Amino acid sequence: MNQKNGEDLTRERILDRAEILFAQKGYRAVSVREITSAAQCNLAAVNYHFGNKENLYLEVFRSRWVPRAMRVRESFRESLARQGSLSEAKVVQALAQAFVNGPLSDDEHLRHSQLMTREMTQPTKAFEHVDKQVIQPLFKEVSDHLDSLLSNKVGEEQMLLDIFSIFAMVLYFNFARVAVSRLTGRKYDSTFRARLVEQITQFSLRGLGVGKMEEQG
Amino acid sequence: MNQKNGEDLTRERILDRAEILFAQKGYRAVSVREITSAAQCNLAAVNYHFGNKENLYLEVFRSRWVPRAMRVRESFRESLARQGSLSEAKVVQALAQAFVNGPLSDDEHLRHSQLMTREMTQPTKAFEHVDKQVIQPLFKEVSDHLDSLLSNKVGEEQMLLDIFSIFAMVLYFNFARVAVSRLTGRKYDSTFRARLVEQITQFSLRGLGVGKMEEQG
DNA sequence: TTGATATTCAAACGACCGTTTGATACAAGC
DNA sequence: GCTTGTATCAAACGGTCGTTTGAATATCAA
Repeated sequence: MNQKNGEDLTRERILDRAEILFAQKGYRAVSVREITSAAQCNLAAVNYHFGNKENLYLEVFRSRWVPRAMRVRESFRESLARQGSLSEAKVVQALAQAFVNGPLSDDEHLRHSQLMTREMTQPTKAFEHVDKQVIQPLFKEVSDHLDSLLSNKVGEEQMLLDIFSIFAMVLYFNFARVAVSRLTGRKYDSTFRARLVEQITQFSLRGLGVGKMEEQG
Repeated sequence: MNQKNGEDLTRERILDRAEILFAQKGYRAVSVREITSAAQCNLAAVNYHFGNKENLYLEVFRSRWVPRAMRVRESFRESLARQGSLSEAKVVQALAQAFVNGPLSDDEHLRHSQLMTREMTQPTKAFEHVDKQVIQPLFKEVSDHLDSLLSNKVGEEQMLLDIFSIFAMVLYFNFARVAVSRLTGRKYDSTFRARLVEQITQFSLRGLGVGKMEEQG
């Protein structure tokens, strides 16, 4: 069915280029011709390998976006596991770290948050994957950790809104890059991202009603 | 130039319908035929009154969106003026109130947020209006207020990041409507929006390191 | 080699798009 | 009356879109 050794190269090239273009311009603004031209293959290849354009878009999320989100989540888990006993501070810090200064390269990070932002603000069918396979499990994981740690217990809705508030900052500092850079005069290098991790962590911890966290590497 | 008495009715109807459709579906997903059909006028009317489709989109922002944003900002100002002496709590509360549960009707609020979200995530030429006439003046106004209240406590960069963090929540709970509704199971009615105002206010104030605000109407 | 299958390709299809055109209707000034 | 400028209209134009087609090519088992 595929090339004799290994993967279907054309299919993979299409997925790679399609993800980049969809992230940059959005679904409707990218034409099939643009994708196949960038992937250096024939126009009909998209319909041959994926049926139609919409299915290619969904496949980008299935085979590219979701696995990358898993890497981020795994980084969050490892960061937690590296700590011995957990605290609210460590959970929030690990979360901000994984999502702002995590395992993704700059390009990956940008693409990843662009695609996520599009789906969160203008959901398509792909949002169901994002929701079921990434958002809901992650929210549950974070909420379970915080639940067992927070001294003053809060209701389920309050917990959800608190986690949303943390993610609000995580997402905002990604998508408002330009404005943030312009007003602070700082580039989005790894030093500044570390600074943002600290901002999100400290602001969120106080927001959650937890005292300032102890210093750590 | 116009009808003898009053406004050009066709032009106004086109602007009304175009705004609704652009907000719902985005610029590219709305056809001129769809707009003129909804506005019950001839297909050529858009080009006659606005030159072309892009200019109609810009005119929607000039003559509909920006004025409405001014109403929101005015609501923020009046809310501040109603208070005697300012505090961080009053500024943040007034901000969240105006932008999440402000002077706009449900429909208006939805349309307004949708158009803003689209421009912030995928800026077009219209973003220049949004940025220069709304975002920058508002940011300056808020930061001027908070500046005098916080500047003796924290440095300039810290204060900028704090203000960004507040804006992050205000924008996020407007942007991610669908995701928030889906995960909390709550509709964005005025009850839930009041709940969100409270969440943003309390979380932000604690985040700023300011004590819980005193209750007020 | 032969036959079956998987993949690539140039070309075309039909649908929809934004825009233009030229005719027509209508009002106001002379 | 006629002229002038504004507004509306049906129809068409040229272009791009996603998709399909059928032939050509590549791959591999028998």
